[in-house]
Amino acid sequence: MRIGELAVKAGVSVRALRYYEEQGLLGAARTPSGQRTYPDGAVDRVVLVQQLYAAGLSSRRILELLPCVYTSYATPQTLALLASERDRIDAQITGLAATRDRLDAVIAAATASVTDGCAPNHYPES
Amino acid sequence: MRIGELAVKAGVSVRALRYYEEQGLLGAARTPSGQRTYPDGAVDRVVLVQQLYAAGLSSRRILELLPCVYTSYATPQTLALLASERDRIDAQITGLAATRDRLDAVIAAATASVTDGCAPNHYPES
DNA sequence: CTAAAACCTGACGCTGACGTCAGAGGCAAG
DNA sequence: CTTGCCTCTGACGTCAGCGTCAGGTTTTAG
Repeated sequence: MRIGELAVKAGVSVRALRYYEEQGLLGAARTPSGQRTYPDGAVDRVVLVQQLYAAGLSSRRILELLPCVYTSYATPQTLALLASERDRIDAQITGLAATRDRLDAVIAAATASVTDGCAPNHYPES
Repeated sequence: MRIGELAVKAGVSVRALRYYEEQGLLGAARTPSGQRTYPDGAVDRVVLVQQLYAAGLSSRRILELLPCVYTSYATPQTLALLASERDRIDAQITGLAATRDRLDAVIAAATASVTDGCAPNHYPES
């Protein structure tokens, strides 16, 4: 598979894939002419990288954790890193849930004020 | 309250507070000599802003939503914005939970491989 | 064979939420 | 009065994850 196809299948840009390689996150074989070639498994790997990025991990951290995700083997240090990232994500979830609940309360209050007409509705009805 | 005290109480930097003012998120009265003065309520406001930043909202979006958080009144457009941000946060929570679960699985597998000695433990015991 | 599409390597641009430095003015304490 | 801390206004620096453009090669479709 070449880079364009991988980009489509993984839902990222070609530029992103080259960036991942630059960061050591995604290896690529090369054809004699220098074009990158990826195995099918690369799709899952890219998706995983995206998932970790979305969770707020940096390239460097992902680079440290990726091997042990695939080998299920980690040094105590890496294990500690894993646990710390897990806890961070957990805390982030808790915070986000609180924010969501707060927004829900605001939405409920604002909706009520609209339906009850207890606020001046000078906004356009169109 | 002056800016330094507010910064400490809200747990942010002085620079951040000036930035919030620049973005229109935080008003400030001025002493005749030009120093910013904040009421006690500013602490909560700053904390709220921080919470929204942490949820991935931009300054612009926060600026649009802050008034209706305090007035509990919103135009339909603003209400739609609120709902869309809420849903985005909800989706983010779902994704983060999946990532956390994946990390949990990795941690479990790696811990097992260590305790079972089923992997070469050539890492330093110190 | 040829034109279009895909790929290559640099390398600069972008964005947002601040950090940081410079130079100058205020403010309570001794 | 002056010492030392707080504050002020610019204004440039940072960092990460790419976007984008330039100029050239490779692969593919017809």
